[in-house]
Amino acid sequence: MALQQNSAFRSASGSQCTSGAPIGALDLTTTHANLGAIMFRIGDFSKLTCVSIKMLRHYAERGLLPPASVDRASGYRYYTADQLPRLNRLLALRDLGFSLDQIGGLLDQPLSSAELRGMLKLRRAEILSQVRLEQQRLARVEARLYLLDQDTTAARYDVVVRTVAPQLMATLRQTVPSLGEPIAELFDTLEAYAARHRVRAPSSPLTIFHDSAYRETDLDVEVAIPLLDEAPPCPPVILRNVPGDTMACIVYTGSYERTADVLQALLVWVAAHGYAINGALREVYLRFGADNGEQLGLPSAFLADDPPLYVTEVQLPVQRREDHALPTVGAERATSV
Amino acid sequence: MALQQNSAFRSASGSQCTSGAPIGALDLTTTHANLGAIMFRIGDFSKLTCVSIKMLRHYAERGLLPPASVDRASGYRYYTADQLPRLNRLLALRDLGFSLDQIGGLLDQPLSSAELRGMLKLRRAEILSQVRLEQQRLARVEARLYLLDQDTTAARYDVVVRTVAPQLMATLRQTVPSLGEPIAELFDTLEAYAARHRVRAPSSPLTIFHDSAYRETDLDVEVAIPLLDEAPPCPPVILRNVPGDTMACIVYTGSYERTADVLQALLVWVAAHGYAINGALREVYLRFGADNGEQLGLPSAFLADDPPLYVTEVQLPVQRREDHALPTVGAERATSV
DNA sequence: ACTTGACTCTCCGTCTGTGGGAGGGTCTAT
DNA sequence: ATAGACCCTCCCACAGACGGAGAGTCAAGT
Repeated sequence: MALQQNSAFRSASGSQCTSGAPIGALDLTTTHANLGAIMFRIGDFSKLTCVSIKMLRHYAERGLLPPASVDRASGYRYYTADQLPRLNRLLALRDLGFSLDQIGGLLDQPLSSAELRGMLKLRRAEILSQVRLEQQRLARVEARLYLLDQDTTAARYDVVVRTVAPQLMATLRQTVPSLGEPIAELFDTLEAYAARHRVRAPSSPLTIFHDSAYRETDLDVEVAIPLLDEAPPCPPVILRNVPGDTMACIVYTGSYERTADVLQALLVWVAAHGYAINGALREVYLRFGADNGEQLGLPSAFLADDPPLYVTEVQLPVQRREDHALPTVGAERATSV
Repeated sequence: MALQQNSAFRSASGSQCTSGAPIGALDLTTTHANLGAIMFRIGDFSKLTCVSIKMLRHYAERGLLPPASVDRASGYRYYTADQLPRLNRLLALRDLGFSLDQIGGLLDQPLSSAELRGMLKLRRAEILSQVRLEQQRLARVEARLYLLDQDTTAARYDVVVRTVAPQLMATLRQTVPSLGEPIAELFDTLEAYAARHRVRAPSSPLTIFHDSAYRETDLDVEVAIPLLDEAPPCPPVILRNVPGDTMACIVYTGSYERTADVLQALLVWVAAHGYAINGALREVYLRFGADNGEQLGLPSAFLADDPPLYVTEVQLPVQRREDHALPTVGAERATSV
């Protein structure tokens, strides 16, 4: 049954794959003695379908599109035209974003439109949430570009939004004339208290600024150190569970003079990213000076000798604003707030 | 310099990672004799930053965040608080969707806002195009759901959109009273012509339906077979380069009675997916009956004995409609068209 | 029958970011 | 000394594509 092929059928095949069924030059001279019907070799089938040979083999391996026949001796895969509907179904499902495993399930079911409908609805939800995520990311990029264009100092800091866990703390709240020495004294009191009762947790002390607006004198501050356990109260020391919250955070290195700058950056960032302020500012001392730190048993990971080595994190509780407009996808340049 | 650690500093650490700087229970009892400053072990740093140990190691390996110090003997990584800004920058860039390689470039540059701006604009374009792709995919899912809900026959076929390459062909155009025998005769003429000149290309013959509306009698058809080369003209045979086009395709198995059904499905699909018809319908015979096929030297991959084994592809040239509304992302159920 | 050249086979690696697990050292408090 | 928490390195997995090496196959032409 071998065909006497006309020599003109030999091809000078171009390999651009914008071709569909009427391919210019398939090499169909293949005859295969073992088979009743003559079939496509993988290369021809690849050209016919615009699916790469690699992928056809991959789909065969996964059981998604087993060749109509495989030569036992040579391993050659042979395909027939009536595999095209199955392949097209595979491609259609792939275009909808299904994984190959899912496609496997859907291909082998008899049409079962109920199941397909379920999968499609699931798929729709997944795509939707992914689109939303990407749009939020797009909004962040836009915001960063905006801040960079404004040449604000904000662009020099990197803001991380984190959820901070609640923490039992010993605190002292007081209105102090200024930052600096008065606050250091409050911390000394707290550390002494915690050391006495051996309840100091090995993490950073912090200050909570209760003033709703920024000010440099007569500040309503609450200084706090984390505790491991309850301890006997000792007025004016307060024991309270400082609540956790979603915080926009900036970490900076150096002396505290930069705090105002950092706060400013944080405020600008928060505005540009569609957040609203949701609580009192905190200043966490990740590395700080404490003359008597070692006597008090503070882990020296938190201690530094010189102000330039201080490491401080400014945390601002935030909440997503509902009304923040996402940039329109169609807009060429959606400058966000 | 080793600290006498208070035993209360030993932790009963919870491992939930919603914690930020004021972590409940870091184990900071680590002392490290070789180092002037005491640092965080990787676990503590991980809890401090909410970045998994695996990732910290990964970033160290990639050179993105080398630990401040690595113990030569034990291999332990030690981090310091002043690495936090760098890590935060890394996290911020990661949140914008940059790859780790890109982040490596951006981290090591001194701020160079010009370059950052360029990268951000690139990133913006990438995200935008990805969002668009996902939205188109979403539209396809919606359309498929819609067709399924309508319980149209269209849902039983799988449509693939392909770009078909232009192809030199020999054709005969004629108004025939009906499909079937008259068309077969036209093909016989063409095949005989091509065989005579030995220019038959080994791919499928096809029919082009030039009527703009569907009809069953007096059809204006053009039958065509692909050629490898020019050949002497022989009226009424026409040699022409049949142009390529973007085609919506359905492949079906069985006799030609299903063609009308398939065409209907194609039309419905095209409408639901926001395409417009852009040319004449084609019917490609991927496997068909030809009594004299072998005498003519046709590759038998294209031949079948029985109509139920025929394989046919219906192709409809299409073009994206501009006015097709993408489903709104915000809408809970954006039923398309 | 042999050569030639196109075609195909299998096996392996690559990319990306994250995480799981095995098997074995390290550190600190008891 | 020992328990127990901690850390190390090395390997594997995911998903879906692609590239390449080295060897075998097929059909036409000599």
